[in-house]
Amino acid sequence: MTLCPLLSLFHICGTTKEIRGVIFMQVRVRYAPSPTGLQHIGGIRTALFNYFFARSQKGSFILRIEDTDQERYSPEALDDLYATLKWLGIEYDEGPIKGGPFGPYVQSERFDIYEKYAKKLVEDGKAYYCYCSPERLEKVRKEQQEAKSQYQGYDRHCRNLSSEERLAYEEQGIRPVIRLKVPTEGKTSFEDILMGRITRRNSDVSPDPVLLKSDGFPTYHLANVIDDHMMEITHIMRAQEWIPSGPLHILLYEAFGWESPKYCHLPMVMGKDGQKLSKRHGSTAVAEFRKEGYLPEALLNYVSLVGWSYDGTREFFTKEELEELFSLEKINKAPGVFDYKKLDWFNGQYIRMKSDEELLDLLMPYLAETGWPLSDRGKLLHLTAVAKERLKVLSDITGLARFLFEEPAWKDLSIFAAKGVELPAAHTALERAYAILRGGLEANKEQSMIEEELAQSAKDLGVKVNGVFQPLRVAITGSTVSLPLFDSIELLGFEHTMNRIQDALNVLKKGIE
RNA sequence: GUCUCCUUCGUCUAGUGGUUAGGACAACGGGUUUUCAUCCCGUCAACAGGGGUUCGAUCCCCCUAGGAGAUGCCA
Repeated sequence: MTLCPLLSLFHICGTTKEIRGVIFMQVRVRYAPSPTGLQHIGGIRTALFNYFFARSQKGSFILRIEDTDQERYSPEALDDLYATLKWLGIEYDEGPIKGGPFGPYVQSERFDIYEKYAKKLVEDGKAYYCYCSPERLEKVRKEQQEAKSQYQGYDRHCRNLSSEERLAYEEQGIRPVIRLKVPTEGKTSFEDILMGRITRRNSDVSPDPVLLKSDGFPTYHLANVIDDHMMEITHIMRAQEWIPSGPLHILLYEAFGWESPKYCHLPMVMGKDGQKLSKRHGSTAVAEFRKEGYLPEALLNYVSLVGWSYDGTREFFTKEELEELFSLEKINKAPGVFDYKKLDWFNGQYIRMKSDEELLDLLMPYLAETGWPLSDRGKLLHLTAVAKERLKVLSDITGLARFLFEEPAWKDLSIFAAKGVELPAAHTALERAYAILRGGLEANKEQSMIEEELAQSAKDLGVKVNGVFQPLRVAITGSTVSLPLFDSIELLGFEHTMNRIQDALNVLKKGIE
């Protein structure tokens, strides 16, 4: 553990630590993703809450890989997980690669453990072998649905097999699964830190769920219970979609004779339509946000505010502040909608907090991607300074800087003309502006002087100020929306600017004829 | 279908048995500005509904409605 130097002052033993003779429970929480896809907003929010809770309690944050689904496993997902945690700055105290006293932290490396425990449950009469084929299961499910049966789920076909029947199946070479013998009577409940007491009739608990699959891998239910127990996890913080299996897990802890951790089911993260956040709502993978140019501090800050608040007023928090201020009591019960616009706003705020130097470094990868020549750092810093307050995401920089590296196309000539100005008048205005600009810049006049002259020319031509500035802007940047005009000129360079206006003049003239 | 959970502005949320129900984003309007953006100012906007309890309920209780989730050899 990295915290050792400090904590070794106190005796750490298992889940307690002693401070001046008093034993405290050492908080141990975990984030246990399944490497089947890219890390998404919902998952990372769970990771964050666990991490912040651990830090705020001076406890441990454990990472565990739940790779028990052989079908859906993907190594890229695992790479993405590590990259994402690193990008966000979430460090775990125990986990894969790093190790720890309760390893291994990858479930596929704990294979034997699950089988051992599952078999023990069978021996104790708390679980049983099931030989039903997936086809039969599917058929049963279909029939239940069609009959609109009140009872949905496994029909407990193999629950009370005689030893002869079992033998017969074994002889057919069927590899059985192990199912939990869920009691049909009584009820099971557990205490949730947020929800309070949650109770379910045993008859409503998933009927005899699979614990050990036929390939020998455990299901989530089994693996999660065994590992949380063995790793001495004290609090399970996971999304509310797990609430229905809470009683089932309790039943498992009871079957093993173990004490269950405390539960805290986190509100879910929804899309605009109130459904579970998914791809159709927009980007959901952290990797996508990263690629688009969201800053880790902005994403972390915003995501922390979905389902949690500090005092309802303050909303800017650094990671370090959240590590201290986070508290379970302020978590909301109701699901929260992920607001992309608010994230954009946060990101813009964080971008503006950066120094020009810092920001340019962040911008470089996006600029480099375009293949533009980027040797002049001084110029790029100038660009950064004027672009800064116009960026929502880092990738916006390419649009803003395009005029520097690519000649405008001026496909739509009408944009040369400001509102209420005819195209020929715009041409005249541009000609005049060209002369003023050239004269002014060659004579090294103050910018404000040149501006004044341009404004005066507008008056002379009987148009509004913009009647002159707009064609100029379009000529230089190719767009009615651009960085400030004189910064654009400076960035582009005098000669280049003059040439470009000339080109624009020619194009415009041709267009009018 | 069954079970479980949830319900304050469009969104994230604060809040209390007596408040003009607060903040932020968004939207809209205005100001600054050569455009856009930034920044500043302002406007709109909520206690799901119905019963109780109470002198008084957004807050406590019950019901209804709506929403979500679960119901897999996925997690």
